[in-house]
Formats: sequence, structure tokens, C-alpha cells
Amino acid sequence: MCHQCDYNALLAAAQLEATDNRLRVLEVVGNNGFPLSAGDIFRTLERSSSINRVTVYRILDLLVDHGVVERISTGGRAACFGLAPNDHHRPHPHFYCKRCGQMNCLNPESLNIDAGNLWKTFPGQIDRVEVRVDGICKNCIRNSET
Amino acid sequence: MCHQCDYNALLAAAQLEATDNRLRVLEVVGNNGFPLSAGDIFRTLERSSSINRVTVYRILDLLVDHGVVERISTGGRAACFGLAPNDHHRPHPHFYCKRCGQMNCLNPESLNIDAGNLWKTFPGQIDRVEVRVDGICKNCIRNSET
DNA sequence: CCATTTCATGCAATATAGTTGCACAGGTTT
DNA sequence: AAACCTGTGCAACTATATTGCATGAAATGG
Repeated sequence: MCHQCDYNALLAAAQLEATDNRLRVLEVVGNNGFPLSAGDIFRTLERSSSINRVTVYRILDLLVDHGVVERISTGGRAACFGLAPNDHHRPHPHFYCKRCGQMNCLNPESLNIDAGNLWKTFPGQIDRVEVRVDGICKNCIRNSET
Repeated sequence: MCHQCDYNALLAAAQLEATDNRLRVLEVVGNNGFPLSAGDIFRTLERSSSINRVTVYRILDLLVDHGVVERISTGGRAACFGLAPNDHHRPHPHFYCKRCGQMNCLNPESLNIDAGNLWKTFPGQIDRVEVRVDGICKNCIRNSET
């Protein structure tokens, strides 16, 4: 997703110490082209060197709280995580394939959302607008045709 | 939500037999002004007469499969359920309060989404576009000010 | 009118995802 | 040195959802 991102700098900007584990989590999230579930991230990290499942959850929560990482809801059970919008990453919608469960990033331009009306009239605080497109990805369509 | 909806007719249109339990689940979902979690629905039904938790899950899955009910992702753990868009119900976005966890329906007009570009260029099948606004509802803001 | 099948439901067990409480090691502050 | 923070690990736990199997009632077929 962001091979030119400096993860140390991202953590510093969020006023978080750059521990090994935090960097490792952030690298997995950031280097992947599509959002990953906490379980995926844990299993990936575990392969290279030992880390506790709970630590991964805690680091993810921390990163989400500090706006480094974004929690993205899937059409399924587990949430996914991707880099939060920043200078190099514009907010963008995601696509969820209900067949294979894979999430993918869509182009920021693919959908045009005008929330002006809502911002003006909504009587609460709005933090973000999440857009998810559900359907079946081209791979799954191809596979079901055979 | 839809006191003028005929739930028997909705089930019939979806080619589903109108069993007592299905009607009860659909009534709870349909008569409520905001989406409910499977657990909420179960607890509500249980109060009036006995039903199994698993039955509620199964009926909800069935209704979602047949397009009578819509599964709506929250910012939290459990999914919520509301009536699927139909003649009386236009698709609309939802608001999730990250403080109290309450989901609410927003006006269909509050957000304007132009997905024309995506429909034309996306190489898979698109079933629906789900929009969720996250933030803090006015009640929670008021409570935290005291 | 009995035998067979089908369907909706219930119950127990299990799976998955996430959370909590407590301990401890290493560094920092007093 | 004592008190303290912080990051991490481990075990137990909670909440949510799913699976497998049993049963009873209605529909179907001889």
C-alpha cells in the first residue's frame, strides 16, 4: 500500500514510541495492498518471530485510537485494518466479496459522496464516513462459471 | 419503521412461508425505528414467548438471503438488521455512535452518492453500497458535558 | 390410510473474535 | 535502593455466531 511511508515517522507523529512490535504490526498493515483482519496480521507476524495474539489486538486498538490505522468493517464477522488516511493516502471506499470474504481497496475517485447536507444538519459529532461496496469479485465469478 | 408494511406480503413476495417465528422476527425488525442486533431481537422475542436463539439467527440469515432484511455493519462487534430497501423504504445510510453503540437511520437525502463511475468500470458484481457515518450522538455529547 | 419425505424448530456442543486481569521485565524518576 | 511507569505475555473469560443431530408436524405418494 505504502512503500514510501516511514512507519517510524507515522508513530512519532502520533506520539507513540516505536517499539519493535508496533513497527512490525504497522509494517504488515501498511505494506499490504488490502485491509487485513487482526487474525491475518497475527498469523503473519507469528511466522517471522513470536508475538502474542493479545499484543496484536492491543497494538491495533492503540493505532486506531491514535489515528494511524483505520478499522474497516467487512460484510462478515471480523473487522479489518488498513492505514488511516494521511498525506499519502486519501480516504477511499472498500469492496467486500461476499463469496471469498476478501476485502479490497477501491479508487478514491470511484465514488463521489456529497455529505454537505449532513454536516450542516446533523445534531451530533461526525468522525468519519465509511463506504463499503458489497458483491462478488471477478475471481469468484470466474470460478463459479466453470 | 414501517407500520404500514404487510409482513405476510413481504414474506410471500420472497417466496417464504409465513411461519409464526418468521413473522415475529420480521415484526420486531420492521417495527423498530433503528436496526437491531441479533441478540436484541432474540431478547425481545423471548419476552413474549419462547424461541431459540439459533432459530433467530437462522431466520435472520434466511431473510437476508431472500432480500427481505438487510444486514448492516456497525462500528462494533455485532451486525445489525433492518428492513431491506423496498417500495416503502429507500436505501439510506446509518449513523453509529461509538460511545453508546446505538445505530440510527439517516435520511436517504442526507448523503448524495454518485457511483456511476464504479458501476461502469468495476470488473465484478456489485450488490449494494453500504454507507455508515461514525461519530458521537447528541445524547452522548450532552452526557459528557455535565 | 400408512410410509416416506420435507421443513421449521430446538438443544447441545463447538468455533471465532475480541477482552480482561494479573504478572513480570526493563527502564525512569524520586 | 525504592517506587513507578510501560510494553508484553499468558490464562481465563465473554460475546457472538455456527454446526450437527433430534424431533414433531405437515405434505406427498403408494
